Amino acid sequence: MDDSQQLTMKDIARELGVSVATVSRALSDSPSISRERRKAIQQFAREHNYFPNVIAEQLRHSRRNPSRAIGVIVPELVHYYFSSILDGIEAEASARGYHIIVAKSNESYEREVSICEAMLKNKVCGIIVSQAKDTERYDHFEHLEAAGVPLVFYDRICPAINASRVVVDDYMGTMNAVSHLAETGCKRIAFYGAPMSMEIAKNRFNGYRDALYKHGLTLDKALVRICDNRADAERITPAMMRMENPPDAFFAVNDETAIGILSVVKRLGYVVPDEVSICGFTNGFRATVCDPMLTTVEQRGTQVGKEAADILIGLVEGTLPRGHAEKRIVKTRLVVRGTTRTI
Amino acid sequence: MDDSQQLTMKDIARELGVSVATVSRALSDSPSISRERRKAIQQFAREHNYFPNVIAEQLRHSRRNPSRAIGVIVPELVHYYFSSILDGIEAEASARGYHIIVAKSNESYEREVSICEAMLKNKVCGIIVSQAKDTERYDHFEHLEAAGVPLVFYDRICPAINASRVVVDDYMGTMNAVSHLAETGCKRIAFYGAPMSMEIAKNRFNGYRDALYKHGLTLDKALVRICDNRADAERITPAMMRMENPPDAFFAVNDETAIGILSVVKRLGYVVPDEVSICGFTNGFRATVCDPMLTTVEQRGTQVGKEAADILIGLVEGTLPRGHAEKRIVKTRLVVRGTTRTI
DNA sequence: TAAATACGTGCAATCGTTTGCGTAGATGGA
DNA sequence: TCCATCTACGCAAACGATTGCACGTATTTA
Repeated sequence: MDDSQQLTMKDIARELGVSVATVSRALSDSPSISRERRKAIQQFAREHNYFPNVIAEQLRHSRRNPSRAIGVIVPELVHYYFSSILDGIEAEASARGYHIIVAKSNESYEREVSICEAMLKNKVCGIIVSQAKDTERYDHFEHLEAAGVPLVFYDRICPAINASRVVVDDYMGTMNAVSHLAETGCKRIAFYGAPMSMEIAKNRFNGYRDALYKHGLTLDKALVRICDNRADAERITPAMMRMENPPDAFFAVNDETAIGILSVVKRLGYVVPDEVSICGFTNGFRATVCDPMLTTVEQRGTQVGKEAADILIGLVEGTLPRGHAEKRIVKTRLVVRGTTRTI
Repeated sequence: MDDSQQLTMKDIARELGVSVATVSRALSDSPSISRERRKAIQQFAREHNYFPNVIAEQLRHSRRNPSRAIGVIVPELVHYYFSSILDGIEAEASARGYHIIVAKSNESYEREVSICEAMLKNKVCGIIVSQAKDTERYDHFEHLEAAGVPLVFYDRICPAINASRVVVDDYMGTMNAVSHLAETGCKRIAFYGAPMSMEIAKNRFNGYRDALYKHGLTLDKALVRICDNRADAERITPAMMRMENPPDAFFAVNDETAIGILSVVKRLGYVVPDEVSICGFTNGFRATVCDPMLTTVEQRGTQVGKEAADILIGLVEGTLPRGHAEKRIVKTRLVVRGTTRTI
């Protein structure tokens, strides 16, 4: 079965009657080995398909060369935005000769801590992470930094730690989207957001508020709700529409919520977008499946992933100074489809 | 900045005036070291947060112990089915103390080959892979087997190689779905499938054919098309509906295609499901977003991923004999929603 | 012809751990 | 008092690769 006890340099050396050092040099094409010997050794290696043992290589070089493994921590995998980001990280990493080790925190603090430890043990050269929802202590991240492992946050950044990060421009994204609603004639624009404890939630709300202000609309607290999933949206929206002065537009913190609103509003007999406009945030699969298709803010997860990997690799390779906290903001893009009016 | 030149056993040994061997044994709690010394060393290590160097550990053990890294090759990441599978693999692997290294082939043969090489170099203990679409030579997979790296295929298996595999029960899944259509009164059931070069395509077609036969319906070749994406579905479906004797039901090879059909059929003014029934295959996000919601075959990607990881770990740990080709079939489940009739 | 310069190789240390074996000192028994 | 036994530790060789240094043999130069 498992006959192939990996071929090593020692084997080649013995077989060809030379020293291990010579084999090593020959394989790295060092000119200090005579041409014929070099070729002979290289050919022998090829024919017996020799593979250098990376473990040994790394051990030898560990003082100078970091590994080429990037640790990636995601809260969940089956999620459009996160898988886009993962896609972007993978693309950038593999293009630059790195590979990625992926672990899922399941939104749990404990998992996050043990993943960090495991990755540290496995000598990743750096870690790209989006915090779990219930993470409120940061010592595990600080340990990493102390151990010299650079850290890049994406999406859910850790405000308490001055590390590199890449986020989407939630403020401008929301601002533009709500402006679009206002400019197409909506007067009473509702806002369904995530709990304000998260940075991104605050930024989006501010974008909403400022867009209203910019267009001379007033902020009605009755139109602002904490709601970030479809089930809740379907639960609270009917009441919204029964108000004496119901909204004529909705901005939702993600596509899922927007689609919940859409289905309720249609069921109640309103015409979308003529009577009620709806705008989401993500531009995932869902957005093109519903009817009419959803106007939404494109989050460009792939770009986020690429930027994160780019920063991390920069930090690892020294292009960016160690300890520097690089902060990048990925611009969003408003994708106008059928749930909002044209001017 | 990067002060922490990793603490090694040598450092501890020097600091405490003992030999490295003693430190090693003390840290592994060997009884051959006196209790006090053991405790002292352990405490020192803890206080200076010593981390064993896994690279060195692995090198030392490489002859006997395989690494605990599982290589996972996916054709693409931003895809409901594949991310579910990845999710399942991650869950099973991390529960059993393994981590996963993820690489994306982009459906390219060359990428696949170079990924295999890189993973071999990086000493993964095994590889879980779904073949790229344009892979037609299998030497890279054979090399892996020859190098003693076990291989498990999922989804797109490689028929030419007798390796372990886990697939969903495409045949029965389709059979049940088409039977459901027949049993709810559909007489002319169309089939949109993937190119017959892929195993899964054949199996699904056979399920379709046999279901028709079972219910006394005849197979009309005009109702069978190669079509596995939304754009194509939107292009060819209008013509289908203009036939003198148009279909009263569609079975599509995936949800995306089914939704393409749905949008066309609705636009043409047919009532779904009263006049036309539609059934997809996947049960991804899309299925609950469209209106009416899609009846579809649940593919249970997470389960596929778990089974694949289970097999691989079994092979690695010797629970399953090396060289054994374990073949598992994950049962599908028909999820009946709004695009098909009730009896 | 002797000395200086390549050139091609091998020796041996090194990376951080693990582990078989040897041994000094303590303890026990006769 | 002497030998057997045990305890607690150190020595040194691995794992597989890299690399500074030394050295023997040609070739060139004075």
